[in-house]
Amino acid sequence: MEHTLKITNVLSDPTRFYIYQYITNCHRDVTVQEIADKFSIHPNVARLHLSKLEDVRMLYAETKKTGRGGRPSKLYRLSAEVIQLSFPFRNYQLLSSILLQSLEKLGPEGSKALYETGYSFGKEMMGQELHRLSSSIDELSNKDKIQLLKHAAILAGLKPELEWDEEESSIYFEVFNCPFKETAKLNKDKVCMMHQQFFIGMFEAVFPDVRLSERQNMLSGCQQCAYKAHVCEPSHIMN
DNA sequence: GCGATTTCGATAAATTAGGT
DNA sequence: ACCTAATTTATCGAAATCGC
Repeated sequence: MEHTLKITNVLSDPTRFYIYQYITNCHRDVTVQEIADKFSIHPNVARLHLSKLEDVRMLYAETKKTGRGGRPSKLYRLSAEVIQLSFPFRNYQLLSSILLQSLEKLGPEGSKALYETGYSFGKEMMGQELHRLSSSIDELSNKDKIQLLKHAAILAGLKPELEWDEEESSIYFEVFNCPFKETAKLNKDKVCMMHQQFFIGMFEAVFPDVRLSERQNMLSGCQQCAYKAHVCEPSHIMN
């Protein structure tokens, strides 16, 4: 409980919170100087904020020799730890573990159900986004579709990067935050496969045919999950 | 040792809370 | 409304560290 108060205290400063957000979004190590420049504050102030974030283990710091002489500088990055605050207390993590283990007892049938459910949730999610725009799919350009996919992925907290390749009519899709990471560690194959199906569901809500292939997985030591999605455009079908 | 560079610690400045 | 105490944040200078 003492620790909770510490966390809320650290997060209660807007500057600190924005600094954390900034680091969350840029997917790399940052220096004190960079934060100072970015937020137009004195480097010492930036250092103070960063050290407080490090204190509650939201950030991880590492000293690195500057190469130009002088005391080694510190590099800050997101820590692997998960900070969860829920009032009143809820434990969906435990629930998902129980559900996952139960599903495993069902064998291949269970897996199949898991993937199908993942797929339809992904599709459903994009369906809601489409509905929000109140426009039909054929009114949207590919760029619009990418934007829509990205927006939905951001809503899901994925910190995504999407790149549209015109010639290959494919999408390079990177995810820098996996919201299922802790559960996925229990059963990487099932949870990641389910998440992939979720993505395919999302893609197929706006593109008719999608072939998704995994390039990188953050559970195999990479910094991010990356996929290449080959999509078949409606115009190609007609030809 | 010296210069460059960063951290640490003291203090000033600002904000907030409490009391009369 | 005003003053004071307490807390938080920003600034500045000293100390520490590294390469030469």
